[in-house]
Amino acid sequence: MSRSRSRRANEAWESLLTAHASLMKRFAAEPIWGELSMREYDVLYTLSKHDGPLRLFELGRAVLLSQPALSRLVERLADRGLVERAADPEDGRGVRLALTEAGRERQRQVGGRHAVEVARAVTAALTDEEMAQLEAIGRKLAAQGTATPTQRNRQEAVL
Amino acid sequence: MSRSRSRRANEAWESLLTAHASLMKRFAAEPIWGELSMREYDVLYTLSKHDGPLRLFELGRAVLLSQPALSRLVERLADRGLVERAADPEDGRGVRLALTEAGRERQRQVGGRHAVEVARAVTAALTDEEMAQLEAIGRKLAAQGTATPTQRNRQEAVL
DNA sequence: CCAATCTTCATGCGTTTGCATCTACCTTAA
DNA sequence: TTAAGGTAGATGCAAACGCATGAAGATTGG
Repeated sequence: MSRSRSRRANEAWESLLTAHASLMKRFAAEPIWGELSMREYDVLYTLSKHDGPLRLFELGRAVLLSQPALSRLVERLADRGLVERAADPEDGRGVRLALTEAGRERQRQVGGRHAVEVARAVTAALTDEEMAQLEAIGRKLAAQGTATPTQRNRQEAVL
Repeated sequence: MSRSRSRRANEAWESLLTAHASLMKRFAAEPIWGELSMREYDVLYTLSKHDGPLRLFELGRAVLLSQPALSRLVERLADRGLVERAADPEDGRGVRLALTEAGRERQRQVGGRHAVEVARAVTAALTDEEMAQLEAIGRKLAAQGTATPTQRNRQEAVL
């Protein structure tokens, strides 16, 4: 692989990281979160995106948190009546997670306010074309992140 | 502001978040970090980017961590001999942070290995053009994140 | 059919984090 | 000059986190 292509890749990644940290700090500072931490909101949001119940390990793929930490975060949300945990009838090990009505309500409230701030920040910085580019790029990067080291190594062995 | 433009902005942001979480998980799983956590590495890397010493609050802008948490993280790195803390002669409140030789060495080692993984993942997912787009977009978003709510409100009041 | 292995989630425990607060220093203005 | 307010960083403490491990159900190979 070309040396400069690798360098460009690292510069692009660093740029993404900087943007992420910068905007996350700004969003965290907004007085819209109520009693929720951003991580808790992230979980409520992820659950709200799916209609059916989600398994804990499926949730774990979307959230940047260790399995035990996520397990306890969900436990706290369940204690607060925002998430419902039920045994999975198809897998005795599994837990099916779903928002309660209160949880859905809360996600809508906070999510609405948060979406306004996201739109404010992003539309102020980017053109429509850039937003479309970012969405496409993010999708490709996320797909790449899913590739396991095993898959990668197998592929490399072939090359 | 147009309804769909706001929606596109939120979709683009969510795409960035998903890519970030996905790749961070992948990078965290790599066996290249030695005794460093990714956050500790992030601090070493940020210090390595600047030749002169950095103030703690300047470091804080780049790192997604509260001021007390960063203060203690730096304290731990100093205890381990990777970072040097010195009083700022120009500001009695301040601390000037710099890598020690050991810290610089460590950053180089881990950073070299990490850069390989970043290049592997990003070049596999994106074209050269997309990498350039991502870098430009990230730069613009980061600049936007720096804008304070006060500045924004003042600006909005004018509009 | 069943032993071995894997997967999913929970729990014990030491470490790290965030919030609130404190101290020390700097800046501003009267 | 000095009092009032602002800023940089450290510290007490409870909450949350990650790692290692455990328990229980699923899966696989002989």
